[in-house]
Amino acid sequence: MATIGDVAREAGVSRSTASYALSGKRPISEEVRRRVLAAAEALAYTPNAGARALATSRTKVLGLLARFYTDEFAPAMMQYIQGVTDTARDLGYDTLLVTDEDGARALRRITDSRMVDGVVLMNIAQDDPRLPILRAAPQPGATVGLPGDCSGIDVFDLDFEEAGRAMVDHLHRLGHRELILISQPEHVVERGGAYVWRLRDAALERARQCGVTLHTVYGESRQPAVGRLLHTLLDTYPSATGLLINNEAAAAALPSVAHERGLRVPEDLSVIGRYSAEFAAAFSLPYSFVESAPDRLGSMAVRQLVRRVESATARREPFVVRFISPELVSRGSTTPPRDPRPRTPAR
Amino acid sequence: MATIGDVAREAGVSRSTASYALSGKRPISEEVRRRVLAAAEALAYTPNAGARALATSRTKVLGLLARFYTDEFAPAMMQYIQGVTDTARDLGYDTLLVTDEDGARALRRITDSRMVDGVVLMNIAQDDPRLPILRAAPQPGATVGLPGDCSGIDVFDLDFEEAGRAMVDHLHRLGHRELILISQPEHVVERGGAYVWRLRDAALERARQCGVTLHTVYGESRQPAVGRLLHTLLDTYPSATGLLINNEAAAAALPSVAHERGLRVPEDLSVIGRYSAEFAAAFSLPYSFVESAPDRLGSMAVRQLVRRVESATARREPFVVRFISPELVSRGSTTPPRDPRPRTPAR
DNA sequence: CGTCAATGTCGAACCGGTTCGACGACCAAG
DNA sequence: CTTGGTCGTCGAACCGGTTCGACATTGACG
Repeated sequence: MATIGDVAREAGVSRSTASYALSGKRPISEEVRRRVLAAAEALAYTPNAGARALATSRTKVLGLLARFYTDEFAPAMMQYIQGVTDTARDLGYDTLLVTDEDGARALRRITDSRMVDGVVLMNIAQDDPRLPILRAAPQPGATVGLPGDCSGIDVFDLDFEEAGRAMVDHLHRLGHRELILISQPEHVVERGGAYVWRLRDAALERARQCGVTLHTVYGESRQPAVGRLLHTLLDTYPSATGLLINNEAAAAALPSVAHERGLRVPEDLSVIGRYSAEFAAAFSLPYSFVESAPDRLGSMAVRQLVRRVESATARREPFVVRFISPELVSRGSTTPPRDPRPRTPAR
Repeated sequence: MATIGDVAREAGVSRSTASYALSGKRPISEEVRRRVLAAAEALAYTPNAGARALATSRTKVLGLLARFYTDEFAPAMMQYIQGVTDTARDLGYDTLLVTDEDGARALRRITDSRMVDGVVLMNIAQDDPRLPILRAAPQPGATVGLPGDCSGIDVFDLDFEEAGRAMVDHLHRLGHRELILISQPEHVVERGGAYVWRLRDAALERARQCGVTLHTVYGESRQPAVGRLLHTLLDTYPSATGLLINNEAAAAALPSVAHERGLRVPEDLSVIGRYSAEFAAAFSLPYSFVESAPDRLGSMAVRQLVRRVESATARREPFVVRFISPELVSRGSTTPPRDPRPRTPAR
């Protein structure tokens, strides 16, 4: 494999001149530049990543810490990952995917050894053990997901509170007065998945404000449990006219459950989900939904990270906590309830 | 950040002694070893990955080239990836996930720059443009998936031919004489996804041998197209008594299609799928299936790769093409056909 | 007691880049 | 004809590890 020394010799110049000719960091005569480029081309020269990393303290690699939990739907995860890898590549970075069970130790390993220039954390927990390590690390970090303590990192997430309110508002405006919210499984919450209760609590609060009854329940993540749960819910709250779904597996299971019950959407039940357009397409979900934009979030996190990596001034900017506003995509799965109760003014 | 020089000074020894004390590659007195380890501990010393890579020509990183095609089901992909990352970590390696559209160029980049010690290729095409590059690369490579030309690499795949035969045999033995096989979408084939026709052609051949009629058709990868297709198929071949599914999306869609038609499995239709147990669990698919073992395949590829990376003798061993035998997992979705035609001896 | 081998440590070189400071050549201005 | 600045190039040092060869010390053995 050709080194820069080989290129220099081939071009008849010194190693430093070859380096400058290739990087353009100092003026080099047209003639010499040509010779160096030709030599590099001829020898198929590619700089050694380790050597360059050693010399520049830059690896052009970003770490991506993610876990594939079976109770958080896999296809959704893929989209976050793709958002990160695609954007990283656009900006000239490769992605080190780390899925260790012990995320804190893995994070320490890749940051201490200087394998990466920055780190994106996913599957953020309310009290995430990786965050203290990330704050102490010399590399900048960003998260997709909102932790309890956002200091020292850039945070990107869907505005789940607003999503919860938007769902309730939408159905309230149509005249619904009794709704059901099905969330992620309880152990997602136990693991610290704050987005579950952020959406739920905001929805409850808004429901209270507008005099809407909102039944909330933890869901399941798998068939057939989640299908059974849907049946049970619909049996338990027969007067509920709207269903809010913050649980991909439940959304995916609903069509067949509705079919089994002879339940028409939206005539008998209005439905709003919270998932991505890509997910909706894969499962052909015919429901209006709040877009969760996983690819956009991953992309935003990487862009900010790279800004901080590449610019000393950007590195000193205050940390951001950025929420993307939930966009309600209408697919016609909501309508005024069949037998609307008289509109009572809120409160 | 502490370097090995800092550790050496703290321990009052030379850099080389510190290095040997930490690596154990030369005998070091107990006393000195203790001092060095204590110093390393006190300074939270972690070797710089770039420097180590430069000195040893080893990065302890494996490349994983994968693409997330929307027409090959995402959850299945995740399992391959997890098989790779988990096994790599067990063996002391990190994983560089590369999802570039131009896989050949990406592969050249990571191998030429010596970012990785070895490479696992996924989404293998019959005539895969990445393979010539991999063969020319100084690092060993393995694939999950069978390319047309296996020279110079280690290949791991499910025995799709045997899977096709096993499916046909199983139903033939039960007395079925007319079957339908639904494959992946046609553009998976156009992209060079050989596993599609490997399973199909072997199934056709075996069906011919035992006098079974086998209707084959390319599937769709998404709802609702795939659901419509299933309806059409069942309408078109009303006398078919068995359904073979080599298409995750079709398998996932079948329960609701069956429900819509009032079709009972296995009483009215025997069904065998080809997917992973994990996939079956996520979608609660009640069908017997041929296990595709994505995690095992990823794991095997990595193990072989690491063997070659770490041992000069292993590197000289002949390349392997290893198929894992399809295991038929029974879930009771097959039974003799309702109105069995008289058993005609094969041929 | 002298020789030899084993043991433990050190200095120096090397891996392959980048970058700083110096220097010669050239040209314009004083 | 100097002086000064710019341009283009080079040598050397450095990044942070690993590893080779040399050397001093020690103990065993003839």
